[in-house]
Amino acid sequence: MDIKRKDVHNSDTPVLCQACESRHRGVCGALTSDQLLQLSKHSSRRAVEPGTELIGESTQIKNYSNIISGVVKLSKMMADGRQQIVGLQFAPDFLGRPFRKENGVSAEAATEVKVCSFPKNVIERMIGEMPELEHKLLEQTLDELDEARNWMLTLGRKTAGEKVASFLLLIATHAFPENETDTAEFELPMSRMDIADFLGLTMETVSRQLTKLRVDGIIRVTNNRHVVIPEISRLSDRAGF
Amino acid sequence: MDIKRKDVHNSDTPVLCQACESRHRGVCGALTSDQLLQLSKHSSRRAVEPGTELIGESTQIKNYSNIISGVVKLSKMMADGRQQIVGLQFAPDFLGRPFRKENGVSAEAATEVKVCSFPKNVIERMIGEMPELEHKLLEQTLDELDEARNWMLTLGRKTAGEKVASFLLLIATHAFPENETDTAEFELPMSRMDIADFLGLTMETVSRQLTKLRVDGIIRVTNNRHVVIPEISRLSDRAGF
DNA sequence: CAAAGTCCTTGATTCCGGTCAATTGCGAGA
DNA sequence: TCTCGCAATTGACCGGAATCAAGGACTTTG
Repeated sequence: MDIKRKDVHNSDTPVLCQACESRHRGVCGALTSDQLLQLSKHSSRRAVEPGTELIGESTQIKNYSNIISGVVKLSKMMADGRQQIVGLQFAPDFLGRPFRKENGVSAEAATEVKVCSFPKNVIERMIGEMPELEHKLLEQTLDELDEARNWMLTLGRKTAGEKVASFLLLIATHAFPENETDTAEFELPMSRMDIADFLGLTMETVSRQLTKLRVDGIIRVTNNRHVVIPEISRLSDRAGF
Repeated sequence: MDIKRKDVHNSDTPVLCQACESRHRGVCGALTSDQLLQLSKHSSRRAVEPGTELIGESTQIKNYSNIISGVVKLSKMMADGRQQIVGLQFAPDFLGRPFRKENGVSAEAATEVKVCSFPKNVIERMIGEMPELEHKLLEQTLDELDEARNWMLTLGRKTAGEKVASFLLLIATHAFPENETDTAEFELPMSRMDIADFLGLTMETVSRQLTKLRVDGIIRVTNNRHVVIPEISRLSDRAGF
């Protein structure tokens, strides 16, 4: 790579943004170089450890973020501690609930996560001024809604075995969207407990269903986290499609 | 009422739109009288019976609609017939998935429903030209996403009793958003089977849980559909809050 | 290398909600 | 008024996932 340091006063792409996926597939793709430069003056990048809370369920929103890398889990909790993960976000998703005081969900880093954050008011002003930015946001929100509804079918109507298979499929397709083969191999971004909270199951049931998939030769697991799927189509059958 | 017929060439509010809720709380509120007039030339109103399919899960989208009155259920179905209702829409919600060939959900009238429909291409052109319209859509989509995530918590983590109580609360608050008292009274917009499909339960379980709420004095039911809730706060306790 | 801690797996048992089946209740229509 | 038909309720039983409880596999720490 040969990234040159640019003069901060010209209108080329800011250094920070040059290698950033958000500029291509994410919301920043709606911005011109000038706008990107303006925004980047207010933005700050940081990397956080797994388990770090990025947003509290009922804390005030002070800033929005783009996910640069890693996986973020969105969850809701009941008063007695029961928890449900209501979504996973990957790069280059936009993180935060626009036009609201509160988020309604908490966001926690599932893996190591790099984010690029902007103050709430800067973003909201730019949204008002730039229709393309709002359009990108609408498209992402519609996609998230589609996913949420797909997951509602999984939560409400699938068996434990189908749920676990569906989860593995979700990770396989989301983490590597461009994979065209019938095999997949990846690291699970979350613990058994997290998976259970995502699927509306207990840790024990998740473990048992993974074992079942393993003894049936649908998946291979090493180090608890590394998963190999020789034939995605066979896993897909198990997911209820 | 004393609605005067307006000359179709001036720029006052079209007759069709004058009493329509979408002009106030819905997406049409983003439009000027001129734009409303332009759109109303392409729009058509109709009333449909309960059970009518408004949108097929994988049929092509030809037009979008505003719900004028009634309740529409959005659902997804698995190959073997298992069904999950993934959302309910009330007036003045916008119906249809923008920017996609297919919907991904089917929409069916739960009650008698009046809708106002527009051709797909007209709406999509107007969205491109009018940021306020896109903004309204974004706001509605964000609200639907919030609701979907709330429902995921219900589906994944609540007991049958809590689910049924949550459903009654949802109807009580949605059908009459402005109700400030601690009592409510309404007609259920759907059958026991539909409620079961919404809650990820069976018809029998829904029935049993309703009976339990009834004998505990939390609700009163007449004619299977008419429900009275003397103290919403007591129902709320049963819903797990 | 032992000790401790974390995460995961496995086993035994329980219980909530599903399944299957019978019955009731109610509105429509002759 | 009687019957037909559909929707809802109720009951008996069963099964899948939760719960309770050990036990194993790694990693970290002294």
